[in-house]
Parts: sequence; C-alpha cells; structure tokens
Amino acid sequence: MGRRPKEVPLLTIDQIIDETIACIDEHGLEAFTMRRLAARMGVYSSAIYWHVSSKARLLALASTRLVSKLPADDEGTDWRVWLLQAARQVRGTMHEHANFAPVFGSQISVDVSAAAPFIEAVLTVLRRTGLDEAQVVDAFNAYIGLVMGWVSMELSAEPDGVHDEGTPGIPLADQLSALRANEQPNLVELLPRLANHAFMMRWDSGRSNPLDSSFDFVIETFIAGLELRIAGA
Amino acid sequence: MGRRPKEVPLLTIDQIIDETIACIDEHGLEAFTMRRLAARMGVYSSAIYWHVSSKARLLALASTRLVSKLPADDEGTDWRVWLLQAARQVRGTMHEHANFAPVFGSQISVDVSAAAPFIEAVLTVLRRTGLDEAQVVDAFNAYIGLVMGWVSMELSAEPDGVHDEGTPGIPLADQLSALRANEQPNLVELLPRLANHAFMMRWDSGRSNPLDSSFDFVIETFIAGLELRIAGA
DNA sequence: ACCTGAACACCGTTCAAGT
DNA sequence: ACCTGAACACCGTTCAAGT
Repeated sequence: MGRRPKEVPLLTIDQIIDETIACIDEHGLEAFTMRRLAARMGVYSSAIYWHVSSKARLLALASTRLVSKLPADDEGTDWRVWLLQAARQVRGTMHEHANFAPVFGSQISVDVSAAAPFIEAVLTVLRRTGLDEAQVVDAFNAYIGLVMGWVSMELSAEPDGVHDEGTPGIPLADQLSALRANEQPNLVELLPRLANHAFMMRWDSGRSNPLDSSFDFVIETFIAGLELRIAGA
Repeated sequence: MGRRPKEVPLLTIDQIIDETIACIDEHGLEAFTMRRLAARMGVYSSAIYWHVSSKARLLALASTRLVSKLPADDEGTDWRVWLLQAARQVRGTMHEHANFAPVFGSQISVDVSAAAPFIEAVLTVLRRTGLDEAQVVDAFNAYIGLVMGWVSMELSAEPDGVHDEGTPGIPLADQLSALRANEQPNLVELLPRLANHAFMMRWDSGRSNPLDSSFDFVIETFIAGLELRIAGA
C-alpha cells in the first residue's frame, strides 16, 4: 500500500510556495527575501534553489497558485450577472493577497493550465452575449485588464522613504490644502470628497481604504456599455 | 547681471531625474541601480545621496515628472471626445516610457502640483456630464484606474528566468497547444485569435505587441456605459 | 536526492574626509 | 556646498562538500 520513503525531505515545492505566499502576505513583497523564506522554513537559503531555479520563478509559481483560485464556475447565469459577480470575486481574492498586487498587475504570463478554467468561464459567458469572435477577444482583454488592472492600482502602496524626512505631518494632505481655487476650481471644490478617496490623491492604500463604490461604478458602467454595444450590433 | 557661481556643481536634481528616466527607458527598471546611475553621470553613487534621500524617492520624483506630461487641456470639448482622446494620450505617454509601467501602476501618490492640471481637466469634463458630486468622484476613479491600470497590465513584462531552463521552444505556446478541446472548448476554438493577443496568454509584452483594438474596446465601452448612466439619471 | 556552509558578485546606504 | 572613497549590512545565486 503505497511507497515508504526512506528519508522524508525537509522541503516540498508546494510547501515552499505556501510559505512564499504567507511570507509576502505578512511582510510585503519588498521584505520578501530568499534568506528570509529559508529562515522561516528552518533551512539554508541555498536549499531552496534545489527545488526552484530563481526568485523570479518562485514568484511566478506563487502567483499561478493564486490565479488558480479565481472563479471558474459558469452555470448558465446571465452574462451581466456573471461578469459583475466574477469581477467582485477577483477583487476579493486580490484583496486577500494585497501585497501580491504588483506581481498580479505586472506579470505577463501565468501557467495556462492554472488559469484555463477561469479563462474558459469568461469566454463562455462572453460568447453568450452574441459578440463575434474578434469582439469576444477584445471584450476578454477589456474585462480582464479592467478588473485586474483597476484593482492592482487600488491596492498600490507606497514604498517606505519616498517622503523627505523634513516635511512634517501628512505631506499629501498638506499639498492638497495648499491648492488654490483660481487654478483648479473643480479640484478644490471637490476636495473634501476627493482627499484620500481618489487616485493620485490618496495616502492610504486600498488595503485599509478600499474604493468600493468606485469599483462598482467602473464595472457596472462597463457592463452597461457592453449591453449597449450588443444591442446596437 | 545675475549671480556668478564660484563652483558649478556636477549634479542637479533635474539632471538626476532626467538620467534616471533615460536609464530606465534604456535598460529597464530591474537593471536600474544607484551605482549604474552614478557611473552614467561620472560620479560616485554616494554623490547622488546628497541630492536625493533614497532610491524610492528618486523613482517617485521620476514618475512625478512623467505625470506632469499628461494632457491638461480642456477646451470645452464634448466630454465623450475628450475622455477618449485623453485616454489615448495617457496610453501614448505610458508606452513611451513602458519600463516605468510598474511604478505608474503601483505607486499610490504623486506630487499633487504636478498632477493637478490633469486631475482638474478630468474633473471639469466629468462635471460637464451632469453627474452629481459623489458620482463625479466615482467616475474619476473609474476612469483613472481603468486607463492607467489597463495600460500598465498591457505593458507588463516578464522578468528574466521565470521559465525552467529545461523546457525547449516557447513554453507558453506549447502549453496552449496542449489544451484539450473537451475541457476548454471555447478557449481551444478561439486559440488562434487568443494566442499572444490576450491577457494571460501572451509571451510578448504590449511594448512590442500592443493591444490597440482591445484598448479601444474597453474605453469606448466605458464611455458608452457612462452615456447610458447619464441618460438614465 | 537533498541539504549544508561558505563564498562571489553584487546591492542601497552611510559617513568620515576632502575641497 | 558638494563630492570622494571606503565601508557596512545586506542581497541573489553558485558550488563544493556532506549524507
């Protein structure tokens, strides 16, 4: 009944990936180090290189694992409903691993077998709209780039030390209050609503300061536009 | 007439920022090093630290400079036209400095004074739609996150060494052709259109392989949806 | 097969010292 | 004020050596 291994290895690829995700979740991408990962697993950093060829490869494997958690169900739901719900699920998964956002948002390829169920579900739903093949491809790119790109911007964080040490208080808030109404009237008038709640004018990341209503706005508007485009075709 | 400096300094903050952008444009973000920047300017790396407090701060300054090149004109154009054209201009600027995409897409705040003209223009145009104040803020976030997030995904690149050295040929293309039609029928059927032209299924970055029609699709669809939302309100 | 332990070639950053 | 030159505390990665 099964094999009996003489010597149980200390490390497994799956454990390494698990610990990579946990380590980044806890301490952030910048603090993620092969030496730190090794220490956490009670091993020399060189031991990891026996299982995985490089740090870049390890990050790719970790993001592949996260991609495999994306929604893959498609139960003949109305395409509008599915696209909305799936977008929220994708956002939820990304928020759960917010420190991974830069990898999610700037990694060109993942393991296709891990992403295939999600991709297939999106394509299936998009075909249900009646768009032709070329438009389905564009709609796919539009949707994926919109959801993942938008959320990865929402989750963007500030690396330490970008502010000069001399400036006291919250620098960005000070900058905002220094704007003059005669030069940027709309910005100044809307400032109470914009400050820390709009892109380029936030100091807290989407991790602690999520932009829920704006995400709903963008995805709902996109779906409405899709509906219009289909009706017109 | 004017002051006569006794000793002309070798370095200026503006020159440092210029060279930073040039260096990253030429060799990429990963290859950008304080030592490399210093060497290019004929100086010791420690000399740079007299002018700027850290590498992170320098990257923030560089991205601020790029942000200041975003469109700021608003000549009473129809809001649909303006939002479309501005989106294309933003994309154009990002493509010109494609190696900066990760910074663009994941940096939470920029210098507000540099971004203010662009922000003001977007807000002005959005108010012209007739949306109320709360919706203008959401529409602003929707638009900015859509354009910048989408394009930064388009420009994402693959760091070196993410593929195992053993695999021959183009790995992703091989993976795609290995997919079975009974598990992912839509993916397989659309494969000729998807391969290297869709997110998660590309091996060439948007730098060399731009996704023009998909960008048009997403921004036009969003604007159409916005129109519908306004008409309905 | 799988891990140790040391080593190499780099980093960002600091700091005394020069001018 | 502005830069040199060396140094510190790290990195990712390699490799002989152990078991």
